[in-house]
Order: sequence, then structure tokens, then C-alpha cells
Amino acid sequence: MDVVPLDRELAETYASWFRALADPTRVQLLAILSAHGEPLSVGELTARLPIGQSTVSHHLAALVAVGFVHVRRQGTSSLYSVNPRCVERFPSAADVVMGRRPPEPAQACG
Amino acid sequence: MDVVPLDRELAETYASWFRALADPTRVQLLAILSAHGEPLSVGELTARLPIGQSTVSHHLAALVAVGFVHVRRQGTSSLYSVNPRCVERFPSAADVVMGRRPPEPAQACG
DNA sequence: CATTGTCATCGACTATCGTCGATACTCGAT
DNA sequence: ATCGAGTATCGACGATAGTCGATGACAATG
Repeated sequence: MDVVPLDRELAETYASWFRALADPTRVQLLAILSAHGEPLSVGELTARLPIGQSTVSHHLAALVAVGFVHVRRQGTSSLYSVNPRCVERFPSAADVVMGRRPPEPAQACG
Repeated sequence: MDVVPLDRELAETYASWFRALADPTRVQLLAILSAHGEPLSVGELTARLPIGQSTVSHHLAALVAVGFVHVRRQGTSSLYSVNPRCVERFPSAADVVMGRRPPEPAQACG
């Protein structure tokens, strides 16, 4: 804690969380899902953004990879929704980096 | 607000803030500066990280560009310290993306 | 003025990212 | 079994980012 308050491993975990929101499209995707509440399909999300379907699917996969978003297949479509637990853990990670909260061992959110 | 709760411009601003912390080295740099309180020079920061001096300087410039960090030249050395105003505004931006706070016109932090 | 110490910048290289079009895959319906 | 709708994946491209070593800029010191 004297030399480096955050060890490399925890710093990489936090960086991966921030990296998930380092693109304006992913920021908008998460904002849309958060505001809408109920799950949305890839087609519905693509209709609200000026990018192609494959790109939307790509960004959604990135959000799923870090746990911010959860996906559930229903018939031929995939329904995406926010993962409340990961989303709540994210601002606290920001507080840790800013020195307003003690570092915790960054448990994954199931 | 019905189609996209965050317009593209605000999303890009928030994404640039998150992108500033999308690298583990920058996360550690900000954590070191936050924990230490008083300003630190480039050499002192380089001594605590396993990377070269030019790389540290490069990352510090990125943190200054988004306003998270402030730099003050004193003699032959540059002293870096956290910018409390920008650092406080960052978690609220996270809340906006997560839908827990209404979007605000993202004013820059002097 | 010359030297030393500190930092920023430059050039180069590699790796990763964002995007697209095309294609493959999955599932329900006919 | 076939078809169509909805997604995911692939391959490719340009753009950006992270890193390093070397060099340049600048201030303090002698």
C-alpha cells in the first residue's frame, strides 16, 4: 500500500471494466438497456443506433464479457439486459481508483 | 430520451473519460496519486512502476488531457496531482450511464 | 559557459480496436 | 425437409494505442 496502493492484477481488472465503456457505442448501448428496463433484442438495439447489426452484436459481446450485460436466448432472438450486480460494483471500483474506498479483491459477478 | 437516453456527443465525452482509465498503468498512476495526496514527480512515479520514464510521461499526459490530473512545473521537475473536481464528476458519469442519474450537459472541469 | 538532472517529444514497431460486408449458424414456421 | 428471420462469427481494413530507445528542451548548478 506504500509503494503502489493497487497491485497490477486488480488494476488490470478495473481497467478491463473501464475499457468496456471506452467506446461511445457501448456507452449508449448500456444507457439504452438501463433506461428501458426490460430486455431488448439485437434488432431493436440496432434500430436505435447508426451502425450495422454485426457491429452491435460485437459490442454487446464485449459488454457480456465483463459482466455488465446478461443475454438470454428466446426463440430466434437474443434478449440483452443489464446485470444489476456488475453495474453496482462498477462505481465502487471508480471510488477505489480515486482513493475514496479501500481496495477489495474484485470478485466476479455471476 | 425515448430512442436513445444519451445523445452521441455526451456518450463520446463519457467514453473519453472511461478510456482514460482503460489501461492498468493509468489506473495505478491515478491510484498512487490519490493515495499519496501530495504531488509526485515523473521520476518518483517511474520508480514505483515497472515501465520506462517516457511511457510514464505519456500516460500522465493522457490523464491530464481528460482533466483527471493536474501538472505544475517546479524547477526541473513536473509535479503531478489529482484534480478533485474531475475525479468527483467521474463516478456521477458512471451513474448516468447506468441509469441512476439524469443526464447532464457534461461541463468541463477547469 | 559547460555540465548534469529531469522531463517531453519523436520515430518505430507491435498489438489491439472499431467497423463493415459476407457468410455461417440457430430456431421456428410452413 | 425447406425456408426465412434473427444473430453470431469470420476476414479484412484503417485507425488507434502501448511500449521502447533515442533525442531534444529546459532549468539548476558549478
